[in-house]
Amino acid sequence: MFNFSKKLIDWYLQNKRELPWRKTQDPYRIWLSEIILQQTRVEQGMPYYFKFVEAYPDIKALANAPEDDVLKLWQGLGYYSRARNLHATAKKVAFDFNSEFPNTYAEIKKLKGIGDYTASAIASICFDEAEAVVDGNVYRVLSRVFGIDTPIDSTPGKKEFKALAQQLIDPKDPATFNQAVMEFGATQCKPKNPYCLHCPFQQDCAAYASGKINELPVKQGKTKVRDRYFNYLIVLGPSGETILSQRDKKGIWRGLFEFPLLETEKPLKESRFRESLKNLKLPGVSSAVLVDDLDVESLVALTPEAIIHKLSHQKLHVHFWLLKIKDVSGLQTSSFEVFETYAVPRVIDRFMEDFDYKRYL
DNA sequence: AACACGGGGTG
DNA sequence: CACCCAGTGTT
Repeated sequence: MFNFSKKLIDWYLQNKRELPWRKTQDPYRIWLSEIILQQTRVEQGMPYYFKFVEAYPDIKALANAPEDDVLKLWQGLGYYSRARNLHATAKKVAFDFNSEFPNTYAEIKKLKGIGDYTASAIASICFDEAEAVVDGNVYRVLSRVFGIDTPIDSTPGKKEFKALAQQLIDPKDPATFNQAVMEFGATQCKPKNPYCLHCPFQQDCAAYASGKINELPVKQGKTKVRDRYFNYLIVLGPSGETILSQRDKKGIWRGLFEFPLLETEKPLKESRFRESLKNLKLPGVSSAVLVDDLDVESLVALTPEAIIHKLSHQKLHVHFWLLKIKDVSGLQTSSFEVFETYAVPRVIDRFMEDFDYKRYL
């Protein structure tokens, strides 16, 4: 058997990118970077890493921030439970552990938002613990080089790849080994058009030998996408007041803010919109208020064509409506200026970029 | 074991 | 359009 670890680390030392979190072993910064990079490309996550380090230089600063501020800084990055768990774990470490980040794989993995991958990354990079990381890159590299076609999203597959990585890891330098596999997968052994022609493993690679580079890794999962129809109602009072709500319970965008939402099973014809509003409840000061009870001045369709917003497993058809009313008494309103300081879904943020409520006053 | 959870890049 | 990205938590 060829020396996988040595070849890999040699390649890494020659080809690695300079990344901001590669200059430190500070657990706070490594942890922060790893959470940001979950299911997120380096280029997409980088600006957020800089924003967070600047706003919250240490874990105490993060722990003492209001959750809404953390969400606002996370806005646009997606998978918002990462931000909520990040904040919860910062409080845990700051207040329960006296700001001392746990220093073993087992203890790190107990923290919210940290699974096998992230615990391994932090333990190896910060504390030199020989725990192998297995992320999408590792699956791809190992499945190809060793010709493994066990589905990576199956339980046996996860066990098999973790065991193999654990067997391959260099116990003398686990941090470099782990980062090397991932870097190799990200920039050399890419999903499409990998650079096989000048690959250090060309002579060793099972998939290259059998012409199965494009068949590996094997994934069985099939994510089905469902259609949803969102109608956002921008209620506008005489002085520029509007109504907001914060998403809670389960589902997408938990914790983010939005306008009152009417969701329907099927696309809603514009001609039928007014009557379908009858049962929509708006947050009132004492109790909920029905749209039907308001003194409506006008109703404007702001988006004749639905805005299509795609998530990994949902396709949203989004319309925005403007409902001008003459009297906001009894309603819970806030200003658009305040709204700007809250975290909102990307689709709303994008809409607000070229929507000026003052035009409608 | 299967599914939910965002948003953006790539071919 | 399908697939993927320095995955985790819930059911």
